[in-house]
Amino acid sequence: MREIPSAYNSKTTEDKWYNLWESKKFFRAEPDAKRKPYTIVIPPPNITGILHMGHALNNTVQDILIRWRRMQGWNAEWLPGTDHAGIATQNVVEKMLAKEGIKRQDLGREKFIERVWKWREQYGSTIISQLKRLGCSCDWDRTRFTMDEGLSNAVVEVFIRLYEKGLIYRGNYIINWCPRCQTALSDEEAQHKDLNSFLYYVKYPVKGENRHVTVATTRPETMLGDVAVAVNPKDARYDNLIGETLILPLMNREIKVIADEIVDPGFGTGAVKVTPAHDPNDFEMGRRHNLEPVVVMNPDGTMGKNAGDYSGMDRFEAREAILEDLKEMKLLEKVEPHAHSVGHCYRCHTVIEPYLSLQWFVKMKPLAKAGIEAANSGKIKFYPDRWTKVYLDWMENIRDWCISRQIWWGHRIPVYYCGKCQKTSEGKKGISVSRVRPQKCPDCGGRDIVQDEDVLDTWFSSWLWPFSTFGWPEKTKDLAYFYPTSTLVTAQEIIFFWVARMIISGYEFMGDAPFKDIYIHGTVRDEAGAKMSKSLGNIIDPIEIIDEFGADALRFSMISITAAGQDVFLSKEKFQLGRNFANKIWNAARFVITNLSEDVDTDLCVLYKTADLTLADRWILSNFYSTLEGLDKALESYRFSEAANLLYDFIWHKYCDWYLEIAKSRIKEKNTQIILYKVLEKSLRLLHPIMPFITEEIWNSLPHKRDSIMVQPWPHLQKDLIDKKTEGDMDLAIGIITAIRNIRAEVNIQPHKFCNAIVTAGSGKSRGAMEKSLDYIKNLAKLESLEVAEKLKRPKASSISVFGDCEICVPLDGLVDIEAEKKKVMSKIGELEKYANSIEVKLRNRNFTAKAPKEVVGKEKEKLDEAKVSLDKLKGNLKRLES
RNA sequence: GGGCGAUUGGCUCAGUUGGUUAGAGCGCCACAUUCACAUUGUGGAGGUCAAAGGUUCGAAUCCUUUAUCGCCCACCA
Repeated sequence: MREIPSAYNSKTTEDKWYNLWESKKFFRAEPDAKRKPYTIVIPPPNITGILHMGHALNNTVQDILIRWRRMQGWNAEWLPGTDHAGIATQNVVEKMLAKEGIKRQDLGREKFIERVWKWREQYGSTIISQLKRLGCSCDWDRTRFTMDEGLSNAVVEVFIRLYEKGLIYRGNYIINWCPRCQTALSDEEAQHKDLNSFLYYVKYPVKGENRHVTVATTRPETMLGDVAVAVNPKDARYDNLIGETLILPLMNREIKVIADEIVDPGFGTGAVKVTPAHDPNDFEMGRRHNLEPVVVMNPDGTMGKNAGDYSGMDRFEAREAILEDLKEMKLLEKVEPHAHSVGHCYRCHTVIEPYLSLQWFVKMKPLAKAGIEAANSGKIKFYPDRWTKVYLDWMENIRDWCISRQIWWGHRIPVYYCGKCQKTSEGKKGISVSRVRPQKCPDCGGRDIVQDEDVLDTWFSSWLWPFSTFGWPEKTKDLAYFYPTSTLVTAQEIIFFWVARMIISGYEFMGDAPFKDIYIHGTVRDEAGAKMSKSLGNIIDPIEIIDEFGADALRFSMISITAAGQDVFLSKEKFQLGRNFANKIWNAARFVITNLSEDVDTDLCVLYKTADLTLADRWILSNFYSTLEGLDKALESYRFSEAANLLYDFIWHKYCDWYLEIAKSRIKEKNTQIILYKVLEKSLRLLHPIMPFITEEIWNSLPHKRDSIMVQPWPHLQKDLIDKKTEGDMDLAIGIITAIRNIRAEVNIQPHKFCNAIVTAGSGKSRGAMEKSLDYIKNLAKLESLEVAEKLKRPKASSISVFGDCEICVPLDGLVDIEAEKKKVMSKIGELEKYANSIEVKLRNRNFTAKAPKEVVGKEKEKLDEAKVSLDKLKGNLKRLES
């Protein structure tokens, strides 16, 4: 017998096995025409990222799928990598430089980018090594980075193709501007939050008259850039004002009152200030009425040179100052509390400015068509399905994508300008969109060529991820084999950012969807339901959990509490679930291994088909294969918690609680040892995708000759071994054992003491089942003798119970509390009568018997018969007790 | 303004197409420690499924309305 520690220690196993898997290249997949690929591309974490619970959930799910499919014989490829995360990374490096007292402008563009690359070398693979601790079986040899040469080529190629199709354009529009990051953002990058703010009513005097118009605004500081006041043309109140000239307070500029349909007469005063440079609606209005925008703010959020006396102030200071001044001039009519939603930068949470500037855009409408059809036709499927609608709503109302960013870290826009032409042609000439820097201007031949200063949105590289990572635009073998991928696993937060855009680009550049299934898992939250975030300090660090509980415990716990697509509420205690389960398996394995005789040939897979199997043997096999069947179904439909719970229930409550306990009394028998071993060995395989480390550790303690569990085949479903009759027979035995244990507890028979029992079976079926389970009942109920009687001979002092159509009687030494017995029996009779009655009512209902399926009616009849048998027995006993 | 999700025992949640005397984990109560496991075992208590109405032979499950909480989207001056 081997020495095996009595508790599973994850610390001594995890690295060992991970290194082995890696060194044996088990994660590697090569194109192989003879095998079907199963491909997942990882949602590339940011290089600034540190593994958090969201990653842990996301990657556990992917690893489960990959390991499961790999064992099933698919050529499983999980392609890993990281995202350069333009703004996030630039922010991090800038912060680091700030500690040295350096600004990026001090370094200059090239030097700064050098520093970012250096930073990336040092810290950029933190998350990769953390994924390894989690057990992820990624094909690390194919690790990609969105700024790799290949992926950068893909980005340029895509830009050029879209530009040439007329789907990329440059223009002056209102975009979301983050004054802190000092860059444009896409609509998706502006996160709207409801703020309790104020609506300020400001009087604008009519020129030369003693009257005024009152406008309502939430952002008084932008009034400095007003170019008009607008009213609805149908608004009778303002009929006589349209066309009048107003004096813009504080600036003393003359502006007109204009009429525009967009103005809602019901809001505020029905008159609205028009600020085309600082509001998207006003911008459109300004265009309609040929009004020149006036920009009053600088890119850093301070007031600009057009802001008069307020120039140089911060935007929020300026707001206060302006309100003060208006108050003094008696032009502030009133202030009302007003809740409205305000955009915030998704990177630094600064309040966003709608800002007029020159940016690059992608025309999305024509690109979205194929992706809409794909979801409608079911070619692409979301799990859970409700996300289809969310996706379609966005796709059908898609807006142009602002892709230029005024930062340095990222893919530089492949556009070159001729200095001379740009000056003379209003910017319309001298533009080259090119893979390489042009030698001279295509229009004038001039050599004063400069590249666009901006870089592209990070997502402009991520949206190509499913094919750029396999070599696109080259026609590589990898691309042909692994694309389209099989499943995308991601979180709801990036459906628009990433999922939808990948589908768009997949159809545009590959002519096919990038994946078939999209599994959207929930958001990981703390116990109170808040998102986990550093600033809230409510983070549970996965690495700490791995250190304390083990990676398998983390994975199992996480999966088992995550119902499909629902948010996960985590607390540290919840990881005990997985840790305890791991320990349970460990000890079951310890028992099986240490009891295995040297001469048992564990390679004999077919033995249990021909040998005489006991009821318990057949029962555990039947349960095993039911579990396997359910497990496959659960995984196929992305119901991971169900998969985990099926395994938990089978291993703990079937295999350990019952089969193993029954096996103890016949542990010397080879058949028992073999079944114990086989079921354990197969269960380990089923468990491996969720708990890779402990299953590998135990696998290696088994007396077998194969090297690793992760390359073993997935057990084959043997449907013929699933046997409902066997399960029913065993249920009876379990019921009788439980009933006897119950009696023992009630009458305080000490656990180590033996007692006797007499059981009467109500039917031949039950008698047959009883015969097969006499030993189990004797052993597990701690009986000295078990008598199976045709008709009950009840000793005077005894306690009874009923299970199904069987009556269980435990004779007692000495006195029995007759009253307590009576009470117990009566309460059971009450319960049963209620139950039987409810069935009788049902069966008396002609509608039921006529309309319900025969099976259902038959089932009800059976239930009633059984209940009646039990009732008769209980009533007989009550009589005896009373006499 | 629109959409989505949640509401089941003390806590956290399952419950797949309507047919179980509604399940689990944790917690709780009682008992148990030579004999795989106290990261354990055995037994037990505890809910009628947010509310109202409807469909149906039959509803936690489908429909309508309402309430509470949460999330997403929207050109809410």
